[in-house]
Amino acid sequence: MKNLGNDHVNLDQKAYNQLKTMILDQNLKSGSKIYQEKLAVDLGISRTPLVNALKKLEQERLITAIPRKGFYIREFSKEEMVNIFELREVLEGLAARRASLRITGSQIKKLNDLLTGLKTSEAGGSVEKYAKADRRFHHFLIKLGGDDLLFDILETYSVITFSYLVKFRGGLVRPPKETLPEHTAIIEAIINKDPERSEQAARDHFKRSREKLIKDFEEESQNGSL
Amino acid sequence: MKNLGNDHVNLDQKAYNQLKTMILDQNLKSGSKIYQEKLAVDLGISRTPLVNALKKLEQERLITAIPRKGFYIREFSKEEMVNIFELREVLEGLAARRASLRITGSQIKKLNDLLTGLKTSEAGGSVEKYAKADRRFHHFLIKLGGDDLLFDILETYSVITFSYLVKFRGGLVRPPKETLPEHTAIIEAIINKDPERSEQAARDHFKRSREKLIKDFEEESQNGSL
DNA sequence: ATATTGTATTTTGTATGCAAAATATTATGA
DNA sequence: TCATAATATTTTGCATACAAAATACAATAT
Repeated sequence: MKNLGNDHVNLDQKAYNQLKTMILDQNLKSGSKIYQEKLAVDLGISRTPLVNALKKLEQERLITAIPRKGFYIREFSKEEMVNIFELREVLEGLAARRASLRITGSQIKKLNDLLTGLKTSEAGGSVEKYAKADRRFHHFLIKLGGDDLLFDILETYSVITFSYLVKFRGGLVRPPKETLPEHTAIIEAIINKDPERSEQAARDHFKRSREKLIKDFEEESQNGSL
Repeated sequence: MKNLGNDHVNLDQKAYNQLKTMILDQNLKSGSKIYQEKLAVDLGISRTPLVNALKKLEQERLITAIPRKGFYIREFSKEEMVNIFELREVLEGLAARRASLRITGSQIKKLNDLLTGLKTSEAGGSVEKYAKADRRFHHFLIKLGGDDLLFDILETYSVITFSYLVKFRGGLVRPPKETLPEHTAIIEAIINKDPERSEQAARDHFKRSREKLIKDFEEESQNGSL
């Protein structure tokens, strides 16, 4: 008989989920210190599961721990953000390659639906809607191409990326008009079950975004618009 | 003034280190359950830091946690091992690319020394020595090309790979005679500061090992030599 | 003997207690 | 007034206590 009882959600997990959204939504400000006792009371739990969640988030780099001093909300520097894009570049390249090798009929349909979503929101002119469609597409892609390990790594850093983009750039690095053809290229290559082209298309997409990001950062620091 | 006092090593860390070596050295057998109270006593600590270490190892996939049941030493399946090789393939490709772009004179010297190490141990005919030189080379490569994030991910899965190879294959996937030219190619490309070629060489190296691994697994399951 | 129910034991998840370290506050002297 | 020392408060790191869940064991019925 199947064991349905394995979905026990413990306080660690709840604390982790809450903290993570608080951080990504900026309800906990970057750089600020965590006062364990207070936060634990606020969350209605004890320090034990709170600290467990903090340690987990530390491993994801959303939090810094300084021994004997405490936990601090971390903020990603521009360099780190660029590095995360570089990481996603090769990993989503791999995911796209793998996706092209194992995609099924119903998944092709889903992929086409996602493409339609991107196209209509681009045509509709809503950056926010496009950003969401973008997110759904990448999420599906990594689900499609990733084993557990690859998916988890990519999901962690995708979420961080999206949160960062929403915070500082209205959700996107580049305008839909520019990225839509790239998304189309990735999807077409995967549907055609062409691994080389799928990987290359995904990498190109990220590479262009990364280069735009670097360019913008350089301009920012030049005209001091920081 | 610089704060030198931040090197406080807490029990979490010590427990983590000990457990990790115990797992990788098979002192804790795959599949076996962790009896927290007993293990804590054995390590001379309480359950609190032990559980912290276990949770950290769970995030690295060396341990499985089943809610309300406990922690179990995990073992990597063949498929997972192949997936890890695939991950390292793209990530060390990236590390090699990055290394080629930022390598300095003294690092070139060190890289040449590592190559000499590989050559002499290949000539000497000791697989074990070659495996160690191989390990040192890859470690230096990811140190060279990785930012903190990339380094950490690669280091985690490199260590797992090496432990697996030592356990099941005497330390290597393929004989030194076969891999030495590949190592040489990677090093030469990096020294020549050629990013494309560096990445490609590193990827080829891993791809060949991965394919050998798959082939061996298939043969194993065919003639039942498992 | 085998299955089923009930009882005892172990183990986990979480809160709490407490010493040591870090931080804030006050007092003292230049 | 400002720096330094002394003291009080807060916070961390870790151990421990304890209820609830899981497991092992025993008793009873089939």
